[in-house]
Amino acid sequence: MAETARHSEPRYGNRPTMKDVAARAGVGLKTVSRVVNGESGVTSDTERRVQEAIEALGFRRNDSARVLRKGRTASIGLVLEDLADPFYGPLNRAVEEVARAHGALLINGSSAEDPEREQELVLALCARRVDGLIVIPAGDDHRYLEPEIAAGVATVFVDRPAGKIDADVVRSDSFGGARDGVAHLIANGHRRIGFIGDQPRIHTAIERLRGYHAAMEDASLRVDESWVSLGTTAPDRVATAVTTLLDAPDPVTAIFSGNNRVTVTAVRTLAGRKRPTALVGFDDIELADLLGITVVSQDAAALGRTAAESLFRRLEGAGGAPDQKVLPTRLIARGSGEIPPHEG
Amino acid sequence: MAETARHSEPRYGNRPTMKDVAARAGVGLKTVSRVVNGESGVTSDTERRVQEAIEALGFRRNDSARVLRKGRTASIGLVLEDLADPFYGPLNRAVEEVARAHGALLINGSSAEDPEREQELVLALCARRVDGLIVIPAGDDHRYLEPEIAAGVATVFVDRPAGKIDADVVRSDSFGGARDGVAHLIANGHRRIGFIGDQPRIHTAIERLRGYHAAMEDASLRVDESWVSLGTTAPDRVATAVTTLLDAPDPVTAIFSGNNRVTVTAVRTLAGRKRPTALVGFDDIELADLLGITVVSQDAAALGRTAAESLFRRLEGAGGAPDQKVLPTRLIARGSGEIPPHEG
DNA sequence: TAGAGCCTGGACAACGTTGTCAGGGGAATG
DNA sequence: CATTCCCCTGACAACGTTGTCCAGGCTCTA
Repeated sequence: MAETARHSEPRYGNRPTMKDVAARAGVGLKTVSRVVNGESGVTSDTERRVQEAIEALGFRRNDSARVLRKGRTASIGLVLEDLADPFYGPLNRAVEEVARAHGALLINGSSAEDPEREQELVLALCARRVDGLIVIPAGDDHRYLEPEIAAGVATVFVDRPAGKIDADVVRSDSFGGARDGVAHLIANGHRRIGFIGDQPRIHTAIERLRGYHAAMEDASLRVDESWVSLGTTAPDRVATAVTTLLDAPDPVTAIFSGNNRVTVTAVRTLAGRKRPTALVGFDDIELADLLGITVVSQDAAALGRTAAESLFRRLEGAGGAPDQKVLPTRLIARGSGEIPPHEG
Repeated sequence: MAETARHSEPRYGNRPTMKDVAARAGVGLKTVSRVVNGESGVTSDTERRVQEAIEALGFRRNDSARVLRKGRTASIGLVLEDLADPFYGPLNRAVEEVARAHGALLINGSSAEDPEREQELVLALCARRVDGLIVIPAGDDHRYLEPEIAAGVATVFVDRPAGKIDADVVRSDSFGGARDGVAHLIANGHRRIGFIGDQPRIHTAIERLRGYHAAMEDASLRVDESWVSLGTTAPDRVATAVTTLLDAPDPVTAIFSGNNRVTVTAVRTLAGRKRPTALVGFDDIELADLLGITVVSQDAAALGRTAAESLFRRLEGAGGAPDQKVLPTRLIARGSGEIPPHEG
């Protein structure tokens, strides 16, 4: 009593340790460890005694201590932009399944698109000594990760490449997808097409904008700079952007939206207007089939799965230069993208 | 060299430790600890030297060791049914925000509605010595948690109560919500109403079914047992159930669906039929406003927030008997629930 | 029956950190 | 100038586990 009274905190509510189990079973400490870890070299009789003691005491191995000793935590970190965004649900789940298959737990958190918060979260995960990291970058400078990567933390970036460091990336073909989507509108007769996308700080936003410009250029179409609205994801701003595009003196006849959140608001806004306007959105949305929304779909689950598999390959020792995997997108025509242009 | 060669694994890729920092800064180990933890009692000159050494070596505190010593991990576990289910996104996010406000990390995983997998996951989290657990139960027997709870792992169940143990619960008013939803259909003239819900093993499914029966009884309406379909969430089964209900000789004129996944499939199936059929669903769905789907909405984010706050209150020492919080639901009329009955 | 070899079990150190405590040096005071 | 006190610093043990190594007992063989 006196010897533990020195410590101020109660410590895990006084859980039994291997020492306690050993005492109760009348065996040595290491024998308990062997039983718990299923190692060989324990008589079945001894094993039974140990098991009984474990049962009786409600012992559960302390993985913190184990981790400290072994140097591997069997956990990986996932930093995404917003856990509540439906786009990341399947991605999250896919990563989890791969982690589970490798016996690892998943620690995750949202950066809320804030580079500072991303760094804070990533470093907290590194302090926990996660074996690996999957990061959907919010910031554009990841040099703060250099010491971590050097120290052996496997890192894979998803959706967007890392900033200012060379690392594995798994992403969708934003450029090609946007180009295809806009080309689809052009094929349906549109000549004046608006683009509403995310902040240009974000790599995917730039790529999609590039795709937009490429498609327009391929068709020798002029782009009026007033047609492009960037940094626009908040619902009110998207609504304003849509209205502005359509109420201009020489309005666009179609809109390409740069991500799922923009699409949702755009659909709502368009629904409130008299005349139907063509729309193609990047990212699929649940129930988009019923609403007839034409989208450029990216496979979020495949992104997560691919990234997690790359990560574990690295953890298993795969070397080689950082590689970049680009997954294809798929245009799904459902009606909104096939609406013909109306005369202004 | 010879003394470390005994160990087989490279150990965190040889990261610097406080000892290394101390040696480089020419100070004692404990002084480094003090600086890292921002404790008082260090000259600013000494602190600067230590900071420089930390910077130069790329030192990052090993939280595993810290956890072992301190007995608190500053992490909580969240076990939900499916990370990919859009219903859990906002819940997940809300829990994360509360955890973040308390300086804790979130470890999470999916039970996939499998009780065994739930237990496996929960116990893995306990082995990590998470400070607390938030569990959306898949199983109906949680006695396996008794030693953990006794050992001080704060536990809050969400969405459904724990099985065979007494613990804190935060859930929506499934009974009342379903009753209101069905009553709404009755108020719109329906007399024959179908119910499609989840497995009766799941508490919310039973409650919602009870609500359905209560509303029917309140209106003195007979319920034909063929109108009730349970254990039906897989898309093909839901589609079959809907079709069966509507193609019966004496068909129902309205359907109440027991959760978001059922609703989605039901909407799809109904969309493929000639005649519109009234529908009210439990759980809101993104874009349901545009589709005009009347729902009984529960606030997933509030569930998560409330649960996490209860958890941290317990962690901060709040005692008292386990309590049950029931959050209200809200009927949102959008059209599908106001379709009048058609004559069979 | 004695020796060799194998199998089981336990003592011990180490993982990297933090709590405790004691010592040393400087400033303030008589 | 001596003494007291306080502040800063560092040595040390402990957290609970696992890797290493050694001892003792057993079996098997010559």
